[in-house]
Amino acid sequence: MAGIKDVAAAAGVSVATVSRVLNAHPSVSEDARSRVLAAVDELGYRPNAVARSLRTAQTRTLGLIISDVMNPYFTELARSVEEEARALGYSVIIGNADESPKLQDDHVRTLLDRRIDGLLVSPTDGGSPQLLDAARAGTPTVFVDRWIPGVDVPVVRADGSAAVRDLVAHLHGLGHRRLAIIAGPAATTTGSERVDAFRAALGAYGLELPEEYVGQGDFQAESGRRVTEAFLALPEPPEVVFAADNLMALGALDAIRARGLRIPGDIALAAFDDIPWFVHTDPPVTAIAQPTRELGRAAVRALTAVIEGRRARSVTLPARLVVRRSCGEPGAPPGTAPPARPDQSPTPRPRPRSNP
Amino acid sequence: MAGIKDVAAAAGVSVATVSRVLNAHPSVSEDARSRVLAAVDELGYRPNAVARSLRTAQTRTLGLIISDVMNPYFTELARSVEEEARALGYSVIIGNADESPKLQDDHVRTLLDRRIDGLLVSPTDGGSPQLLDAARAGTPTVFVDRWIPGVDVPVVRADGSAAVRDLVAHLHGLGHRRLAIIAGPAATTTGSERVDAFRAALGAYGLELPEEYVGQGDFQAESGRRVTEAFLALPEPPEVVFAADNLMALGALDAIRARGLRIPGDIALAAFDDIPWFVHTDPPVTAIAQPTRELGRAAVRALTAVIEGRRARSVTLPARLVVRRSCGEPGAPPGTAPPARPDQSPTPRPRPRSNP
DNA sequence: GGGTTCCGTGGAATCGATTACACGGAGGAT
DNA sequence: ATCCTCCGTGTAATCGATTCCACGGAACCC
Repeated sequence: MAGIKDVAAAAGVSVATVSRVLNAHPSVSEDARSRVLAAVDELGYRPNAVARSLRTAQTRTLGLIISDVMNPYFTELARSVEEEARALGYSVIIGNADESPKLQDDHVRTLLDRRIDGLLVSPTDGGSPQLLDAARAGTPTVFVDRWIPGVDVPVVRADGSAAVRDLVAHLHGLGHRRLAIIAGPAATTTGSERVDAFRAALGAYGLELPEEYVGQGDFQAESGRRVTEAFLALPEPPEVVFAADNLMALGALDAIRARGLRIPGDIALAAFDDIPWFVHTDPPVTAIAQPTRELGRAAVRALTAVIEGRRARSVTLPARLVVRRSCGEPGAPPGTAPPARPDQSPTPRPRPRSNP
Repeated sequence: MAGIKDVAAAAGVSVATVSRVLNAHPSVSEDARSRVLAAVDELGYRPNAVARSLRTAQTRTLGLIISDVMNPYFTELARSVEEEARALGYSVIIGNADESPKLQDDHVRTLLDRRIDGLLVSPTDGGSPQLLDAARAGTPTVFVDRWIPGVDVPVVRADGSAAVRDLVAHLHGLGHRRLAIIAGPAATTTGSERVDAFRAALGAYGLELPEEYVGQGDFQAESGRRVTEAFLALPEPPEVVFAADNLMALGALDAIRARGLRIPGDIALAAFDDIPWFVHTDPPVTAIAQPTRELGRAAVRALTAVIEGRRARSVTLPARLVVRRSCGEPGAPPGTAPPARPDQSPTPRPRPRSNP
């Protein structure tokens, strides 16, 4: 493959001049520039990014570590991260930690060896050693979705508390009083925050969240099924099951169907994380939608800011409630599922965004 | 960050010796080795992969270009590719072509600039210029899932024809005679092959595949919906809709529901590509499952073989039919759907699962 | 007209590793 | 004892770019 020397020779200039042309350095004569460009074109020359990286000490590569690639939420996040990064001239190496701190550390190490310019992480746990080291050692790092308290790193995430309040209001308005939640791992921020928000929202309606209505899940479908089965076996089963992520909601759906119960007739179901599939289930699932695309973009922008030495602030974007049919139908159809449906209902709570 | 020179200094040896220790070169004294190792440990030294790549002309990085990351099939493929690659000491840079040849070329160019060791591609079309150039120029390349006829590159894919025959047998046994297919883009091999296999299988039962029973989709959900609506508007609508990929099946599901029809009572549905979600829909969807994990692993192994100069052969793995309930319940269930579920029901439709 | 400034350019150092080659010393063969 | 062969090690070249510095010549200023 042709190198910069070949181009220099072909154009009758030095390698320095070729480099200057390629990097749009001002002091190059028009004549030299055109000869270089012609040579580049003729030889089909493409600069070697590896050599460039060695010299400039930047790879224009970002590392993205997510906890579960098979989860549609993270897939979408990864997609938007890659898109935004590409727009900014960065490539992305994705590492799938599979909810394992060990694997996560493995990925951090590899990425650091490859001298990525920055690290985007949705941490699996409270702080694996490599990750903490990297962050403290000054590797540009940004947390996305989940974060680790006490680590001074910008966080890009969605705040679901308002949406959870809207959800509880919606459920309460439908007459539901016994609400249960399938929680995520307590070691993750998203795991605990969602339970807290739910409990707080219930409190505003004078409702309790008893211990037996808090099931411990692990963000995987199977745990949703298990927890839901336990709920249904209770002497007084809940009227609503709220799953703290989409996969657990799926498990819940299965468990409910396996019991021969109908949704929302016999029991209502709602989920945190909205995904395209929830439109296609029967019934469509009411969910709290995170602005996933925007999260990905904001995360990349924050990270590149840190990389370029600008100080980046944390970003918190609001999640919003998307009412479908899995919790029951109010007097006037509230849904927002399929494409263009006029949402304005004459009844109270025209758009679920306020808090009581 | 500490470099190899620092290690050499700390251990009182030359950089050559340090390098030899790190690369397990035989001729290093036990004494020197231990001193180097100690120094490495103390300084927390990690070799700079960029410098190493420049010198050795290999990056131990693979490029993976897929046509749609949001499609669960490709997500799973990407996951298994990354896993196998990691096991072999490679990192993976994923590019999402989004079914656009232009974007695909863009990714090829970037990856080549980064001097990846090999390219794994599921081509979006019949041959975008950059991709063809790369393959012909000798960049180690392997096609996965889809391929480009006439290009001499190993192909790792699943053969669905036997499974399609099984499916048609299954449908025929259930009494269905009017079978329609939602096809993928003709420019992709998977798009045309599946239609061909379907037509051939029908032929074996003396059935035709009339023109109006072949809908043109694009592997996206919306096209599945559109095509299915057209099918249902036909004077004589099909009894079965077979979608050539999972997303289009989803669209079909929607269209059928929107018409108020029941599956499989009013119309049957089957899909190519099995995904976890098909277990959770109502009813669970009969599908043709590709050995996705194995495809990913085989693709990586083939690619690394080419990289290391060994000659790699193409691999074709069989897909298999997974019978669920979206086509009707046969007298004796042939299927192999969920783990260990005694599916044999004496009476039809034992559990309340239909919708009014 | 002479000195200063600026511009375009090339030579060479540099990034951090790997590795060919040379070299000194130990051990074996004769 | 002499020579040859290895073995362990260090010196320096190398990979392909970027960039500091120096230099020659043109333009500009009094």
